[in-house]
Amino acid sequence: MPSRAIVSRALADLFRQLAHADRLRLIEELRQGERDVTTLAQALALPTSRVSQHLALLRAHRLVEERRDGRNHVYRLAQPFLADWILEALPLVDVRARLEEAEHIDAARALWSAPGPNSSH
Amino acid sequence: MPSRAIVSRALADLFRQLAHADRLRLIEELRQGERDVTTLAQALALPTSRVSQHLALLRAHRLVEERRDGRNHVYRLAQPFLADWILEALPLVDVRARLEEAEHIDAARALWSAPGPNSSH
DNA sequence: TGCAAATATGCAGCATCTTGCAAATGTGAG
DNA sequence: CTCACATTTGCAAGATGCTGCATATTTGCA
Repeated sequence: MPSRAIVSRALADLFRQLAHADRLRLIEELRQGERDVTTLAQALALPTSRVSQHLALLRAHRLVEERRDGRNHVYRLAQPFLADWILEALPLVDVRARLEEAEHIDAARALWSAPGPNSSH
Repeated sequence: MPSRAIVSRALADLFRQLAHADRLRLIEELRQGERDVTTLAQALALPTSRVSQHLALLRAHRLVEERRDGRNHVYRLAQPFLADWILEALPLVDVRARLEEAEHIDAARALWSAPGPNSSH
């Protein structure tokens, strides 16, 4: 009865595709509707080649679908439920600690970039 | 406003922990209640050292919690919702194709292991 | 104390993923 | 047909993850 192991592998494959911040952000963008590669690349501030590679991965796993419009390739979520389901995971993740940590970093950076009169300490 | 990127990274970290069939099966086992390492290792047919490593990872990300009982270490899900949420992903994954593929493999294996009278072909 | 069971940890080889860049392909406009 | 734009693909180096095995560490018991 290897079905348990097979299902686990299938799920693990899915999770591996989602285990990358850029790809998650792509899915989040596509949640708002169809987008072409250049638009996505601008939104994420990434080179189009990288975005294209990520999209190829997601497409290979049937998470997104593609259609051509003129010389653009327009992508959309194959199953919009995917994006909803991902957001359901937010309570599982310790976002608060990370945001606070980022704010500390921002604060530290602000101190560095705007040194006071007696910056010699 | 890097909060979007931060949340994406946090989610990606979570997905990375879940992107391994053994760890998913561990979570599935723990869904049914507390288990010690040896029991888990037997259930998954894995060496205890491997199970221990997986559990250490999951524990580092606060997905499981540990308690000692005699000389055993008993693990439990930190947030039982995790297991439910994972199962919600099943419709997103093409399990059917994989199961059929596995059945084809089984069928092929059966043909090989039980060769007919004219097996030379 | 000393032994054995239960877990955990360290490490090296291997596999996989990521990244940046260059080059190739495809496609509409003139 | 040719050009320019949009997208994809190929590749090598570096980073990260996995596996198997050996060795610690911890704890209960005699």
